[in-house]
Amino acid sequence: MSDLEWFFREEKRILDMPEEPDEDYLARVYGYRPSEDATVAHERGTSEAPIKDADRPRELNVDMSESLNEVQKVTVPPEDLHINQGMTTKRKSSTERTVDPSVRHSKKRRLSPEHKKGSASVTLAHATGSASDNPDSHELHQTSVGPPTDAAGPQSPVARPPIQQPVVKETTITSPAPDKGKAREHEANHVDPPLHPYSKSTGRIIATNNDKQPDVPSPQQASDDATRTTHARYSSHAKRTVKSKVIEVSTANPGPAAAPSSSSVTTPAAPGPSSSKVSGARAKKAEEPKPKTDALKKEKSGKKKRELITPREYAQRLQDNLSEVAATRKSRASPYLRGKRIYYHGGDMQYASEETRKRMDYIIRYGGTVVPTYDPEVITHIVTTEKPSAPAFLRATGLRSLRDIPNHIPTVTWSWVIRAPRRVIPETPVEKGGESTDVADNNKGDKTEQIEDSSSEPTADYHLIVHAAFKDRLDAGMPPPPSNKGRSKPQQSATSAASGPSRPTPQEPKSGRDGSDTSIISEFTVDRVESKQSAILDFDDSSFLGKLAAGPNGAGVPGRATVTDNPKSSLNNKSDSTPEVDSLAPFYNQARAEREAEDLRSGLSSEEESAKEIGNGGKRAATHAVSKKRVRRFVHVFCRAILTLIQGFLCDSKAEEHTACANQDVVNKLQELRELHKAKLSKEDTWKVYTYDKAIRALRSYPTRIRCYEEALAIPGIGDKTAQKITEILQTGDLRRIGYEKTEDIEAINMFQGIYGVGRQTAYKWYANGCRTLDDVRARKGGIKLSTCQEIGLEYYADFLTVPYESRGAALLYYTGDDIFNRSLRLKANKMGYSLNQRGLYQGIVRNPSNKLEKLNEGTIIASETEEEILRILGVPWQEPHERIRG
DNA sequence: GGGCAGTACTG
DNA sequence: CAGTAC
DNA sequence: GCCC
Repeated sequence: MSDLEWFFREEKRILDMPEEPDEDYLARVYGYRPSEDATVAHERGTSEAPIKDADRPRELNVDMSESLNEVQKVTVPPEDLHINQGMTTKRKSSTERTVDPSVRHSKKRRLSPEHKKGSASVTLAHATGSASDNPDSHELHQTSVGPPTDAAGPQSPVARPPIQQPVVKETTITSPAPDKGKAREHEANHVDPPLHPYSKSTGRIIATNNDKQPDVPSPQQASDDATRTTHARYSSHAKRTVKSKVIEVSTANPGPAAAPSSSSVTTPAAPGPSSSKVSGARAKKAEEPKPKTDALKKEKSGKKKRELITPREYAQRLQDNLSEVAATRKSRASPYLRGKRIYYHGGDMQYASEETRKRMDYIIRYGGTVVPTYDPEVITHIVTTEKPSAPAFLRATGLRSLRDIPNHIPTVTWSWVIRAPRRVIPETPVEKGGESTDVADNNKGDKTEQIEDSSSEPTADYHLIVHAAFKDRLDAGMPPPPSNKGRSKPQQSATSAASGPSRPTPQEPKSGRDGSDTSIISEFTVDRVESKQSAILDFDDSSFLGKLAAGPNGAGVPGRATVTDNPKSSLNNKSDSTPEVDSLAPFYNQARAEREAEDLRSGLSSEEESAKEIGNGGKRAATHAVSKKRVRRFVHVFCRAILTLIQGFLCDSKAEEHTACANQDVVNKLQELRELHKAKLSKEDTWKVYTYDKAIRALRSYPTRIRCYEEALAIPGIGDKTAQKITEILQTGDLRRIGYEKTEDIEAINMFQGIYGVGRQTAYKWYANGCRTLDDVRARKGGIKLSTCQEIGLEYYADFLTVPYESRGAALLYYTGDDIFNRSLRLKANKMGYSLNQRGLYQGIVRNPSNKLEKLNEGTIIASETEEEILRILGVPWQEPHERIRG
């Protein structure tokens, strides 16, 4: 939370920053004076002596023989290509096992050079020659580029204010000379917040030449939807074992994400959703003071003119017309909002905006009730826009503080509403195991009911994100600190909770259909301890716990029984005192069972002990009262213990399909962030990447949708910060941090890193030397040097990035065959009246008789997606890639 | 506060 | 051996 | 950034 707040503050600060920061401003904010830096820059500038492109001989005037040798080798097995990379022995350590290659291979590359050998030999020699030409250029650049460490690394916000003067540019980027590594590290230490989100934006390097980034998809973005990955296994040469080939091809449409980022230094926000979000938020803020105009504007833009009406009036009207609306609703929508009496807050509070109306309509359409005014006695939910303004909300509701919102009333954002129905569906798969081990009939009953009723009853996670709208209310429903009165919750909660003993999770709409939903609320309301239970019991349902507890079968079920009974008893029996005692009780049983199981598996870890400890602590506390912290801790430890159990060691299980994942969206975001850190040089970032890797891996293999902060935190490898980020993603669907980190330089560097054999150091160096695009690199702009390996990597980078998915077959063919094979294949195709290129096999191409190269029409593509298809048409028997060598 | 995998290649 | 890369 |  504090992290988030910090970001918000930072965001504001940056946004408030003048375009061209003046010295005073910088001095004030950073305690820094540009003039100083300029001096430094100047000093350094002397040694800079930019190596002009023209000055350097680029062509292969050197011993091609040697390089060709390399090439020859390359031509056979890929390993030889990796000459200078340490990856020969193994790709990763056992722990890192290839559980999800996509993490590591999330970049576009990893072209196993094997496939390209044929053609590689052609291009290679040239490259090698040039590379060896400038033995000294390397040194030169290092010194010239590496800034005095005290001046600031790219990471140091303090020392890296936004400087736009070209002079400084080169110096602003740090390509730490080897010997300066230490100093850099040191310096990195006083970057106060682990990572200054604006370090980049404020201090980032400005392109010397304004080469606009071409539309080269940046690695990370292509990695997701826009890309498909074809993993094909090809056996290679005799002694070589099977190697995996990964060709990543992008779909024809790079997608919006590929849009180049804006270059403005003062708008750190990256392109895409994040930026729009930010600005959206800002716009909203600005909107508040002068709602009228905005409303008018909005209305104007709307197609038909509507009378101005306040949200309240609109809601009222809906209410009044309920019956007729309901009638229309029946036909099409499932009433999953039935029983929910929603107070909607958002947008323009003076006049209902288009959006507001739509949303209200939506609520009605799906069976909910729109309550015009905030009335805690009536409403069951508060729904807000994605980023509600607390002050505005308070104004509208007349509340003094967000704390005045009763805990039993969830405050959720609109996305919660629209995601609710979807959430239900995919969540069901896990239940099976639970059933098998679990005995509870009523439970089963619930399930069936839940299923048939799935449209109307969201699953548990639904409740656990409940107070998402206002971060300040995240603790709502948490076990109240020792004081006991929080317990005297709304009557309904007690009743409903009691009514649904079958299941602690709020699934059951059992009782009154209409009032049913209140049970959910009450469930959540009773206190957080219980809601925690819900979460955990959900695990239970999800089978793993059940399975684990199978041994003490009696015990396994009891766990549930206890739990189930528990809320009831606590509510019924003890109107006030120490209800928490019981709420924790089920955990003990479970924990014990877990521990036993754990012992059995000898996978014992310290978790066990802490779990025990906590358990005892919990017990102790039970006699008094359970502190919030303790409960949290307990939940944390407990969840983790379970995870340890169910997951075991990574090496115990095969690599899972890294396809669908319950938290895929979160994974994607984290991965994106990981990539951004990967582009940075500091040790700190290095470790962050390491950590993100672990976290992502853990998240991937996590079986169910994460529901709350604590749940995330419980996952080994996910700590406070990451859990917060996850929470943010869950709640907002976005991670602001990404926007802050994603800057031009980072993206360029990332792109360079996409080249096989290029890591962050090299990428940085290139950038520092003025390279911004792959073409720059090809042109050896700034006098950069490329190793043989990098040459090849570069050669094929674009190819692999730009092969449209549909063309993968043809592309594979193209890349796996050697020169001769390809030529012959194409020749045959031509003879047969087709035309083959790397995009596909075409038919009906008419060429100009006098100029064969000139196509008179495009022809029609008849095959491209698979190699088999193409070969079949051409009447060529299938051949493994290694069999396609003719040269 | 310190560790965070292990190994190979380049220069 | 340090730096770099995977 | 996480964990011990």
